[in-house]
Amino acid sequence: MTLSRIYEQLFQHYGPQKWWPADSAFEVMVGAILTQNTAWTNVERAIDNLKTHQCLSAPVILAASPEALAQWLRPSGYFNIKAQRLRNFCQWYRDAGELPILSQWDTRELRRALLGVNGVGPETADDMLLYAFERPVFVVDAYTRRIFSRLGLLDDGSGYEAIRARFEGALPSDVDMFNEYHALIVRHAKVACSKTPRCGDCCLSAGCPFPGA
DNA sequence: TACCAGGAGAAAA
DNA sequence: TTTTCTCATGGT
Repeated sequence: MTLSRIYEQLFQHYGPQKWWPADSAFEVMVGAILTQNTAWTNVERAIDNLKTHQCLSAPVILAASPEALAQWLRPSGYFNIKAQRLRNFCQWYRDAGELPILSQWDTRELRRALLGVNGVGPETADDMLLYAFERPVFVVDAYTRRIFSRLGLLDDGSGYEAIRARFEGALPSDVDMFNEYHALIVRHAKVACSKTPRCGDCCLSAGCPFPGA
């Protein structure tokens, strides 16, 4: 089974996911940091806190006290470290000229710069590139590794960049498709993993869009 | 009660 | 260079 075929089957099975759930590109980027190793429902609470305090822009976040920011982020877990990471990101984002300027950057240059921010790793950077900057970058997360390794489509021990290259090389460079594909993987993992712990044998189970792949 | 969730960076080996 | 540890809340 090819990566393209699996995408088609996931899309046919679950329909469009219409990600990322946010009102603005900046909110996408904040969410990308807050969702690190954290359930999205907890991230929503933290973002709601930021909205309540009208604190959803880089200058305002930087103007807030670190202590207050950490408290607003508390529901998303790791709140002290995430407050610092969010501040690091906002400092870079503001100094770089925010969206109007950054939108003109080359994708590779933008990715390199994002990875230079302490607290922004490969997945977080690619979340931002795909869902905020609308660049054709494939997001690799724990679900992607787990499901596609289980399907025998990834070499054991493949690193983040190797897996990203595998997907980007096998698929058309299409922002909308990459957007849906990652969202569909997350959707499928949540549905399948709710039946079997740690994604058990979900990809071979009844009801799976690609049984026995 | 124990485990897990849309990771990343620092420290230790 | 690779592995292990730390960060932490909320749901199941």
